Order: sequence, then C-alpha cells, then structure tokens
Amino acid sequence: VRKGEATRERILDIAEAAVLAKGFSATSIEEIIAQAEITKSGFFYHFADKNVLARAMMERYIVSNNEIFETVFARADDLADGDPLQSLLIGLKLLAEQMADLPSGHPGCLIASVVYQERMFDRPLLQLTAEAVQFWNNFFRSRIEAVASKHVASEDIDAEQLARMIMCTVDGGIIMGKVLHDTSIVPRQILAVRSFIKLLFRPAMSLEQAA
Amino acid sequence: VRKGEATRERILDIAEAAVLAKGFSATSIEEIIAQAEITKSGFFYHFADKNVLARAMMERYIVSNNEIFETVFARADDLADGDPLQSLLIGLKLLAEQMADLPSGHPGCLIASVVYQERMFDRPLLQLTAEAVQFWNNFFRSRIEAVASKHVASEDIDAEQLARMIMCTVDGGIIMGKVLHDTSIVPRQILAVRSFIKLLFRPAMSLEQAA
Amino acid sequence: VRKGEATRERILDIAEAAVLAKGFSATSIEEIIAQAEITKSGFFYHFADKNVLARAMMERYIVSNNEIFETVFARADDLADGDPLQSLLIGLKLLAEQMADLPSGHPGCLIASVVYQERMFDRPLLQLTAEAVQFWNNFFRSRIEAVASKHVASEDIDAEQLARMIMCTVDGGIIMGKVLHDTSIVPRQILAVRSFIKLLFRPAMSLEQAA
Amino acid sequence: VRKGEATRERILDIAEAAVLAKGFSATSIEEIIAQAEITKSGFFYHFADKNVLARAMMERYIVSNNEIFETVFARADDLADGDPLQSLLIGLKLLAEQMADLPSGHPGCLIASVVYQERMFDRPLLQLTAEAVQFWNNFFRSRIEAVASKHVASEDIDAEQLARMIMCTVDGGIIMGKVLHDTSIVPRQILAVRSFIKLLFRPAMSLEQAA
DNA sequence: ACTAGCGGGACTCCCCGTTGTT
DNA sequence: AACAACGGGGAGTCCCGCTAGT
Repeated sequence: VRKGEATRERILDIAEAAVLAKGFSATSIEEIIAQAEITKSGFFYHFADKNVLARAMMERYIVSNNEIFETVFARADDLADGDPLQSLLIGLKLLAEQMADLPSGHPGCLIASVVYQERMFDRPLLQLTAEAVQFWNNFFRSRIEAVASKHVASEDIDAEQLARMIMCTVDGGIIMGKVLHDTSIVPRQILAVRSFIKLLFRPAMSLEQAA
Repeated sequence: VRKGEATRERILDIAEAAVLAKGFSATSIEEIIAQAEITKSGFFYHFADKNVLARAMMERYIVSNNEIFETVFARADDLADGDPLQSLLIGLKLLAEQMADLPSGHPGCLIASVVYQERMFDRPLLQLTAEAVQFWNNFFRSRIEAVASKHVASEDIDAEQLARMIMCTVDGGIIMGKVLHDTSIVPRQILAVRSFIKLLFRPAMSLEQAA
Repeated sequence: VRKGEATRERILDIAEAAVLAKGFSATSIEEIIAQAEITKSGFFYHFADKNVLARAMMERYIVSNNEIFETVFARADDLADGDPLQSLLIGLKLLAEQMADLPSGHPGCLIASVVYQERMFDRPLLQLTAEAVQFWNNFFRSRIEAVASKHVASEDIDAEQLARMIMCTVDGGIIMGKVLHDTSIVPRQILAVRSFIKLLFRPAMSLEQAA
Repeated sequence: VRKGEATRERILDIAEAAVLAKGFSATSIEEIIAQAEITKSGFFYHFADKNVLARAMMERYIVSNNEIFETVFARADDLADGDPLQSLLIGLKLLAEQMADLPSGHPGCLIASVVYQERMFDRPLLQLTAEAVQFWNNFFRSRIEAVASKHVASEDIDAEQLARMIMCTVDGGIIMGKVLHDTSIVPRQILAVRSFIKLLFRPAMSLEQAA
C-alpha cells in the first residue's frame, strides 16, 4: 500500500488544481489520467467513480484546512499571554502572512468551487462542506466569544456574525484576487477584518483616560 | 425584432440560473432549449456558440448590477443631506434590505461563477469581468474617499482596501449563504461591514462629550 | 434579369472554387452565401437546393470546356494547311500554352471532383458528366481518325485509345500538379502526349529515304 | 493486441471504400461504425479523430502501393535478362494485367481523392501524399534513366517527364474508367504508355538494317 | 495495481431547408 | 425579393464506466 497511495495522492493533487481552475464537470477524468500518466483503469482502481473522487478531494481539503487553522492559532495562543484578543489578532496576522507566502497566490477555495456547482454533487458531499464550514465558523466564534467575555465591544455585533465575517472576507478575497490577478488581496483583506476587530474591542477611548 | 428578443432573454434567464447552480460547462445547451421550448437551431440563431452565450450573460449581469448600485445609492444620496458618510451608510442599509427581499436568497454571483471556471472562458470575457469588478470597486472607493475627506478615520485604512472589503463581504456572504442554506447571511454581512465603517468614522468618542 | 444573373454567376464561381478545393459535401451553402454576401433566402431564390446548384455548376463547366476545345482547335485548323496531323499537333501545343497561362495553375477538373464523390450526386448529373466526357473523347477521336486516314502509324493503336490518352494525361496531370504544387506539369504532360502522337505518325524513317 | 488490430483494419477497409466513393467529408463516422458493427467509442479508441483516420488510411495506401510496384517490377527484373528496357516493358504489362484482374475495376486512387479535397486535410497528410508521389515518380524515373543509358531515344524527352506520364495516365485512366464505367480503361491506358516507351526506344529503324 | 478495448450516451456545433413578416 | 426566426436532423467529439485480462 505504498506505491498505490502515492498514485492516489497524485491524482488528488492534479484533480484539485484542475477543479479550482475549470470546475468539477469540466475536469475530465481523461485529462487527469493523462497528466498523472496512468490509464483509466488505474484511475478507477483508486476511485470507483467521479463522485468518490470529489468526496476524497473535499475530505482532504477539509483536513488540510483544519490543520492550517489549528497550527496557526496554536502558535498564536503561544505568543499571546493568555489574552484571547491578543491571540485572535496575532492569529489573523499569522494567517495573513501565510496566505501572502503562497508561491502563486491562493489557488482558490474548494468550498466555493463546490457551492457554485452544487447541482453536480450528491447530498453527502454538500453536507460535508456545510459541516466543515460550520465547524470553522464555530472555531472562530468560540474565540470571539472568549474575547467578548473579557473585553467590551463598542458596537453590538454578535460573535456568530463576526466569525462569519472572517470567513466571508477570505472567500470574497480569493474571488477578487482571482478576478484582478492580485495575490495580495487575500492577506490584505484578512488584515482589514483584523483592523475591524481591533477597533471593535479597543478600550472605549477609556472614559477614565479622557477624564 | 420583437419575438426574437423575447426568446433571447428567455434563453439568458434560463442559462444564468443554470450556470449559477451547476457551473458553465455542466450547463448543457440541450437542457436550456428544453426549458425554453425551442430547438437547437433557435438557440444557435441567437448565440453563435456557447462562448457568445457566456459573453451575453455576463454583459447583461454587469448592466443589471450597475443599475442596482446606481439606483440604491442615488436614493441614498437623496436621503442623506449631502453628507457622504450618511449616504454610504444609508446606501449599504438599502442594499442589505434589497438583498434580504430576494424571494429565494441571492441566486449567486456570476463573477464568482466565472472565476471558479476561468479556464473555460476566453480572454475577452475574463477581461470584461475584471473591468466590471474594477468599476464597482472604484464606485465604492470614490464614495469612501468622499467620506474620508470630511471625516477622520480612527484607523489607517486606505479607501481601496475598504471598497474591496464591501465587495468581498458580499461575494463571501453569497458563498456562505449557499453552503449553509441561510438567505439572511448576505444582508447581515453587509450590515457588518456597515458597522465597521460607522465605527471607523465615529467621531472619536468625542472628547468634548467625555468632558 | 440582369442583377439576378450576376448574383447567380457569382454564386457559381464561389461554389466551383470551393468544390474543387474541398469537395461538394464539404462545401456548405452557408459559406457560399457568406462569401457571396447574400442571405440564405437569396441563395434559395436562385437554386432550389444543393443538387440544382451542382447541376448548374456542371452544365456551366461543360459549356466552358467545350468552348475552349472548339476555339483552340478552330485556330489550329486555321494554322494547319488542311493537314489533320498538323492541326492536331498545333492544337495540342496551343492547349498546353493555354494551360500554362492560367495565373495560378489549373484549378482542377470538375469531372474528377464529381467522380471521386459520385455517391453524392443523382443519376442525371452523373449521366451528364459521362456524356460530356464521351463527347470530348469523340472530338479527339474523330481528329485522330482523320490523321490516321492520311498517315501511317508505326504502332497499332486505335483512335479511341489514343483520344482517351489525351484526356487521361490532362486529368492525371492536374492531379500531379496539385499534389506537387507544380503548375507546369499539365502543359508539359500535354506536350508529352503530343510527342507520342508525332512519333507515332512520323514517316517510317522512310526506307526509301534511307536508300 | 490481436482483436484490436483486426478491428482497426476493418475500420480502415470500410473507410477507404467509402472515401473513394463519396469523398472524405461525406463519409461519416457513423456509417463506418455501422458497417464495422462497433460503437463510436470503439472507433475513437483506435483513431483519436477523423484526421488520424485519414492519416492512417493514407499511410496504409502508400505502403500497399509500394508493395505492388516493387513486387511487379521485381518480377519484371526477373523475367528480363538484365535489359532495363525489357524490364520496364514487362513491368508495365504486368501492371496492366494486375489492374485488369481487379474484380470490380480499380477502386480509385486515394491520392486523387485527397487532392480534390485538400482543404479538408492538415499539412502533414498533404505532405505525406506529396512525398509518396515523388517517391513513385523517382521509382519510375530511375528505371527510365537506366533504359536511356543503354538505348537511344528517338525523341528528346527527359526521364522525369516520362515517369510522370506513367503516373498521370494511371490516375487519369482511373477517372475515365469511373466516369464511363469501363474497367478496361486503366489497363489499356497503361499499355498505351508502354507503346509510347517502346516506340521511343525502338532501334532507329536501323539504317544499317535498311542498307 | 494496473491495461486494452469498447459500450452507451451525451454535448456542441453545423447545416439544409422552411415559414411568417415586411 | 429579402429577412428574421426557427425546425429537424445529424456529425464529430468526448466522456464516464465496465469487462476481461495479467
């Protein structure tokens, strides 16, 4: 189970890149096997059909995204001295940096690619994406709630909304980056939400201070 | 030149809905003509090939989007008494309301649909989308600059970045709304950026007030 | 019936060139009308359908070919002082010169074009071509017979066969000229048969002469 | 690798017959597969597209034609006692007999079929046909040169020209045979050129003999 | 863990010809 | 006489997936 695994991963790599560039149904198995230098039978040995490939791609994508978030924010927790606000701000900065360091810009979000072709996928896959998005959203929401429990916000915004804003900005940033061929948009947009959060929890121009 | 025009529009309506749900290449001409109740010849009379259809769809989408923005912000200018900040905030609120009033949520953004299948489209079409996005961005940026010339921001954010944030939030919101089947996300996200802008230009906790 | 006639001829010109270059069934009405700058209705006004076009093309081709042969050999008869051999030899030379003077080489033989797609044409058209070929063959045969009645051939060859040889050489020469992109092949091949004929009827190295 | 090869050859056989009867573009893949009793997928497994089929057909045709020429003239060399003239004359006679023995006359020349639809084929294929024709021409030319080095011609005709005459007569003969539905034309035309060659190199009515 | 060969079914594009309108 | 609009019918291409082998 060694050579087979490598082939499987190669297929997934090629497929993911193609799907992000052309969409799922425009990505033919034929072109995947041509690039992977295997035959069709080889492909079907690893993936029973195209849906199985889609599922595998998405699962892999979710796992790798989870890892990114966890690694980044574990490091942020490490750097912030127990202050959830510090940790969140540091985490977002690290995230922005990571996005900026991608050699050829962000390749795209598989989630977005899927929702814009949702009719092509079966229920379980769509369910899977929804759960992953919900999971990431909860991840950010719980951190925001932690912040809110220690700091006062100068505007009334609930944590759910704010968590979504982070994710929306990233996904929207990816799209704009692709349209305008500007790889700096995603990191800069992340920094923009970060500014918002900082502003939101800035000690309320401390009335005491003012006094 | 009357019946033909109606057929053409019907084709575009059907095609747009299908593209937003399944992507461009998964949208077959066959299904379009079945829904439009015409024959293939009828279709190809109006659109020489699928690329021409894509171009026409995008052009129509851009025009209609332009109209929405212009209508909404013309009304906002009307309601705000010359204050650019008021106008921007009112405009965003109106936009949010408009998005909330869509019967079945926002159907999706054709721009996003295209960038996530960019390999499928020819240069001119991609160029067209880029120009439209740039145009809308400039639209928001000039309004933000007008605000900035009259009000002080409590954070350093350039207008370009902030304008992009509006658009990213909408596009990202559409994606999240589709994933989570929650039509309220787009309007709420628009209100979230609105909050940010309000906060950003809020008179600096009026030191006078504090006094 | 003046402008209409001009349009009709223009259509035939364009169609003939296209048929010689791509064959009949690969020549679409659509491309003909595009080149002729008329609409489909205009085309169908002149030719009820594609078969009618084919017939008209062939009839025109036969007439023009007849004219060439008749003109050339009328002139040859004029130059030769009543000697059929002289006339034939002069005629072939004139023919070769005429073929050499075509600006871009011989465009091709419509007859050949038809026989290599015979399944595409109806009986009457094929009949027409056969009759035309037979007619031209008789034309040459009767001239050869006239020669044979006045001169002794040094080989036994019947006139029919020799007449055919002239036509075969031309048609074959056109093909070779097209394959090798050498416009000089047709005239040179005509001169080659001419040599044969000359040799054939050369006074038999007159034994009397030798004595 | 056995069953596949048989299918491939069957396709080529059917395609060649159809192309000679109707031309390349009028020969639909659908009819080929119907006759071959396979499906379109089977066809496209063997030939990526119609051009590949054309190329394969032409290559096969050239090879088989080469074999015919070589076999016939090897036998001719065998029968003639080292005399190139004898060998050439015998070879042409054998060739004529072979053409006469074809059950339903000569089916046609693929080269001619291609040049009369040259716009339909890509450069490499046209190149291929040109090279083949050149090759056959050289084949005959070198034999004629061998004759000329041993015998005196009574007319000035260069070998190139004479070699071409052989090929032109065959190609032209095929066309006439098809038009007039007379399968005897090709062999008789070959015998006609043979007569010419014989006459050309006939010992000049040996003046010595006459004396 | 893979290959050769092919079934069956779209899909895009094109093409010939007709109809209703002007 | 000409045009807009469309009917009806493939043609060529491609693609997913299966079977039989090794």
